[in-house]
Amino acid sequence: MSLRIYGLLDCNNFFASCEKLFRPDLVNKPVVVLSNNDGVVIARSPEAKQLGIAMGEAYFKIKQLAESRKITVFSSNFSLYGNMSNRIMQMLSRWVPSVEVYSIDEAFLDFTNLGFDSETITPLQQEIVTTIKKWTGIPVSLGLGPTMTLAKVANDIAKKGNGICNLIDKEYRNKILSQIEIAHVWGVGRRLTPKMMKLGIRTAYDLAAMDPLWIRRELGVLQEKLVRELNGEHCLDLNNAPSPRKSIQVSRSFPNAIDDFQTLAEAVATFAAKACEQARNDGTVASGIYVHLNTSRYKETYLSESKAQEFDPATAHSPTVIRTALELLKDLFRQGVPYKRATVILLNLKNNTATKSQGILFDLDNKTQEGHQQEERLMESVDYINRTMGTGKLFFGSQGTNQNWRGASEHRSPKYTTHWEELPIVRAK
DNA sequence: TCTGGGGTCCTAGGACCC
DNA sequence: TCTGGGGTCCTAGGACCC
Repeated sequence: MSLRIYGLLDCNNFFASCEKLFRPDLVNKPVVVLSNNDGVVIARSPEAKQLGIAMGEAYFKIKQLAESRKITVFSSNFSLYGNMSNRIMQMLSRWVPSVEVYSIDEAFLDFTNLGFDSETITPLQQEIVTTIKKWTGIPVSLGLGPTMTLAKVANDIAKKGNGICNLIDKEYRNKILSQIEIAHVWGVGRRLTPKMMKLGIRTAYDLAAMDPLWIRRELGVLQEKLVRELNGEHCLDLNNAPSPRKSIQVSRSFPNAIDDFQTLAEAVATFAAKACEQARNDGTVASGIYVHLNTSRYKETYLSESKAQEFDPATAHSPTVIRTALELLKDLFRQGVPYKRATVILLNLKNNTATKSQGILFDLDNKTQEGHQQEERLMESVDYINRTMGTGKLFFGSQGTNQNWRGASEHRSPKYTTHWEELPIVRAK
């Protein structure tokens, strides 16, 4: 049996690091990135962390501090982050064949069967971290362990230190695990933390010492695996060929609550169109749609309602989906309610080719077949125009032109890497 | 004043079947 | 009279992740 070695690579303060890339004037300066509508802080550079700015803090609360301490503030710029993420993820395959992109700023790596042991892998680990920083400018950390869970723990330690940490051998493991609070263990969230504390489990070390079968009875099968993984027993594996998305969700919070049907309808139509575009891009069609509305969670009159509708046959045809979404919205909408957020979800996505053959299977009459082909051709043209002329150039009437539901994004940096018009300009003096 | 957005998986319970 | 006991499928809600 060869030694299992998993790695977790994580980009440090990713969004803030991306913003710093094209702003050499911000080296060693505090930077924060804000959520949609410039609502709350979603990323902080180390310098901003040092100034005491917390994750999730409302922007208005730190605005004063940001000005007085010269913190540079950015609205989120996901075109930039997504593009930088792709570059880094693509680099990884030059060192290791098995990569699972886990999130926009994280990837699991599988070094098993490549002939390394816990010592001989260190130079490679260092090389990966150094090269990514050198080639992309993004600082990263790489933790190693015999299971994915332990690689994750190792990454936490690496981030706080010099960017690498190795928990493959048992020796240091116990010492490290006893320093990790249970709430910070991968897979232990808000609800599970108090339950674990009640059972006397305060650190990752405590959890590792539990009887896995007892934990299974008390907390469930996922937590049993967690115990085993913390002990170096491999239960989780990389998902090398990620299954296609099963649902596509588009949602936004509105900066100001909306009580007017027309504005809400424009937002919902826009979300539906965006979801369809994504589905077509993935080559999938939806078997159903779900529209959800809710008011502010922080008011006593909190309201959260939704309605779903099936599609038969499954579709990614924007006009059909928008029409259905608006019908559902009509049913849901109540006069005088201040809606704070809307969500559209395409459900049960299937491969588009599968549906095509199904059509033949059921022997759709010629007219229906032809109608389908026309719908698909129309959508292809719309997508082509938007791809080549720029996102959102062509849109549906029901999406409206006011976009009153959109919030502020006053501090957005240019789309340096994805839009010709926004390319950075360098001058040699 | 503000409170992100986009996913996945598991579990419990109901309906239904033999 | 008795109302078993095992199985599947589906859905809603909960919990987690970043």
